[in-house]
Amino acid sequence: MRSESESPGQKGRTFIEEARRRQIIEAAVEVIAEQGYLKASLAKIAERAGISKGVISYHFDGKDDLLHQLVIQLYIAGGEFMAPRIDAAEGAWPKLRAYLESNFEFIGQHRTYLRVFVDVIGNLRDQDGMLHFRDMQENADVLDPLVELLEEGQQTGEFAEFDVRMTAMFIRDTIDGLAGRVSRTEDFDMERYSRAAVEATARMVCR
Amino acid sequence: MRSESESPGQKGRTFIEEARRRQIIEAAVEVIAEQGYLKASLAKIAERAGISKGVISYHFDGKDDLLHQLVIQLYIAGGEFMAPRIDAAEGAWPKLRAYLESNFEFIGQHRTYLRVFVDVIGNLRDQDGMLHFRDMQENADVLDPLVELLEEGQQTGEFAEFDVRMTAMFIRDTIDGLAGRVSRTEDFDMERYSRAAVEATARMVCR
Amino acid sequence: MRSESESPGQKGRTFIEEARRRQIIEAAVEVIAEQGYLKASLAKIAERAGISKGVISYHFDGKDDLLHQLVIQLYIAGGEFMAPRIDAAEGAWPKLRAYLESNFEFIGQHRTYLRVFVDVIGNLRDQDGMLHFRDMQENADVLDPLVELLEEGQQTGEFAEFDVRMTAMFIRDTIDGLAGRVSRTEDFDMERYSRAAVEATARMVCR
Amino acid sequence: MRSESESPGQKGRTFIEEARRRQIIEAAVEVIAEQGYLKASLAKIAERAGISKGVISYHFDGKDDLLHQLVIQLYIAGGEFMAPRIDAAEGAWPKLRAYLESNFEFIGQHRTYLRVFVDVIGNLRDQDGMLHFRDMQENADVLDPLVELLEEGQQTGEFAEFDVRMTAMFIRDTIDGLAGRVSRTEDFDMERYSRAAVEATARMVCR
DNA sequence: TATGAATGAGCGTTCATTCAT
DNA sequence: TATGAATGAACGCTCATTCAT
Repeated sequence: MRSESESPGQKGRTFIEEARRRQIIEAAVEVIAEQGYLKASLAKIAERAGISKGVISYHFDGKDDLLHQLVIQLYIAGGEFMAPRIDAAEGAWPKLRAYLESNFEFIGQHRTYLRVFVDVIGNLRDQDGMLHFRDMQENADVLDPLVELLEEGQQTGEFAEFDVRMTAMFIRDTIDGLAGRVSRTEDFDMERYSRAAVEATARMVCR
Repeated sequence: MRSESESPGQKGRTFIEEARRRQIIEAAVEVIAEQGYLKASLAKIAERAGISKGVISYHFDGKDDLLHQLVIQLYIAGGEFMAPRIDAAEGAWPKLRAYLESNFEFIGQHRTYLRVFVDVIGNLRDQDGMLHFRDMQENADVLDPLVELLEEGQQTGEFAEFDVRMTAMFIRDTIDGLAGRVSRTEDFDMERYSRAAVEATARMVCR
Repeated sequence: MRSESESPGQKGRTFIEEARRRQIIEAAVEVIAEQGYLKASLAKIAERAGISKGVISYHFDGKDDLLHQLVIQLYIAGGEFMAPRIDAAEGAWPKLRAYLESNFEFIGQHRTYLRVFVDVIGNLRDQDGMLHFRDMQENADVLDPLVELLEEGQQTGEFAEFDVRMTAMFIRDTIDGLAGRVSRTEDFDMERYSRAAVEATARMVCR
Repeated sequence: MRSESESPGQKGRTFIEEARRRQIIEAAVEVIAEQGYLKASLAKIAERAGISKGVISYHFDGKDDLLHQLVIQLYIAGGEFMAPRIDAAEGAWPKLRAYLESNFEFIGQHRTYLRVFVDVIGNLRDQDGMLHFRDMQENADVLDPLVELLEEGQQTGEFAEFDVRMTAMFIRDTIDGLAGRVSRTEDFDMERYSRAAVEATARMVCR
């Protein structure tokens, strides 16, 4: 039943087991949100979930695996939330705008989750001390869709000439910046940030 | 020998003590850079510095104090590097450009240090679980100079109309984004990022 | 499993846990008896009990809790030993005599435990540096029953006139004195002390 | 300059050195009075005395030696205070009364010192875990003068028949009891205790 | 004599993990 | 499946002691 030795997805898992896993991840999110990555011990997570410590070991291949799943879960959820909204838009700028706005909206709807997300991906490391999700933030999955969007806009003439890869990064920085601010500031004014970010991005990329 | 109970500056410390403190902070930087905040124990730091664990306790008021000093040291160094470069520029846009470029240059010169900086300010918490440097990222010290610069540019007509506070945040996000990328990617092309960031900012703020 | 957060008594504890707790307390008694409060580390106690250090933390809420339980356990055992003997006597002097003799007998039966008891209540302090059991030695629980006994004897005319509260203290001093002597002298002649103490007290309080 | 390797008394010590030793002992008394034996580190004692830690090591053969001297100093001071008062009295009961009252008076004048005394003799142990001053409390020095006094009174017919050695212990218990109460209770009414103790002793020993 | 610096052992505690039941 | 119990290593920290200056 170890998640890392299974094929991806939910194959081989009963409905009950999936429920347990989600329950444990939820508890982990709550504990990390309140106490931070460092102080989030399995004991506290188990207590929050109302189960014994051993259950976590049973369902996950250790603490790292649990946190790995936690990150992946939110990552997938984010993708599933944004994809249809972006697809629904037509034209490069409307799509980019949808990308930004749906991202912001998702962050707003998962503030607590985001705070935990930021905390975990900044700390979860393998045995060599390398960040587990170092690649995820830099590589294709995150940046490429944005790069394609920008290139598309340049080809259609909607967008000005600029270094697309770098500009994709700036846009990501603005989104990650919001995630960070939201995790640090309880009552951060997301609406205002979102509106201004869309305008700033428009000035930055549109002709 | 407690750093927190001392008056600011280096008063009351001997030369040799200052050297030891720097040596210990350097060792801490190296260990955190390689293994991350979580795994950076005093034992490892002491071993790296070639001293015994007790020496750290002797020179610092505990682990938190050591990390606090580490952050402050880089923070001050950054300010001292950038201030004259910004002051030397005349006009809102040249000043903003100097702000960006000196910031980027400083980050480039302290890549390892920066990686550690990001790690520590994201993890160092006080007894209530609050991030020690949460304010530092959000408050006046960091954002206000930028806000003033933008307002100045709007008054002189150099800059377009936009939400200055939010725009200041976007600019910070780009800088913090670089810090993050530099900490994650060994051979990140800073030159290209820097050049593109200056151009993007220009499009974003200038008329 | 934290003893301080549990309701009084043994509710919520399994039989096996109670056995472990008793075993650990016994080991603590032995170590403190031999090496004294100061040198009695959890490591030594665990070694004596033949378990690992962590087990103590698992069953007690820290070292202070363990020692607290140790004291309370003997305190309660003493009360349970003496109470029926005192109740069985009729008349103020017979009751006082039973108080003394049952106290002496209990001390004699728990010489080692008493040595430890004296050591712990003289050293165990809370975070403010105040002795945990300072009150226990001075307050109602210990002195009041004795005061009542003496007042009763004065009302029935069995006892002479004297300062009852102070006299209660002198009687306690004699008992505590025995506890101290027993802890210091391996082969102290308790019988002789007990007999002489009863006689001396009779001369002191009876008409 | 190590005290244990020197002959007793002050031979071989300069006036300045004696002053330093007294100063250090005073500082130790203050620290132990406030924080208790356990938390009284040499660092705190040195800080209180306004000197560096090393000085203590220079003047005393380690912490144990310092505390040893501390106890002896008060012990001698007590003897010097009481002896002339007892000698001045004539007759067994007046002498015993002077013994009690001068003892009480001395305790009253050195409440803080006494608290420390009780703390130290209860904790200071040699390497085998034996109390350093175990004998002092039980042997000739403390008990014999009292025994002689009681025997004298019995021979002159002033005192009744009783077990003198045990009775000497009861009297010591009352004195030690006061020392303990004074150390535990800030505003303990010594006058009342003293008066009642003299009366109670009279009833206990006089015909 | 006195000091600041350093040591190294030991402290109480936390925690991910294992395992018999 | 789930649990309570136990482990053992690592943690930050304290402290008596040593020593070159």
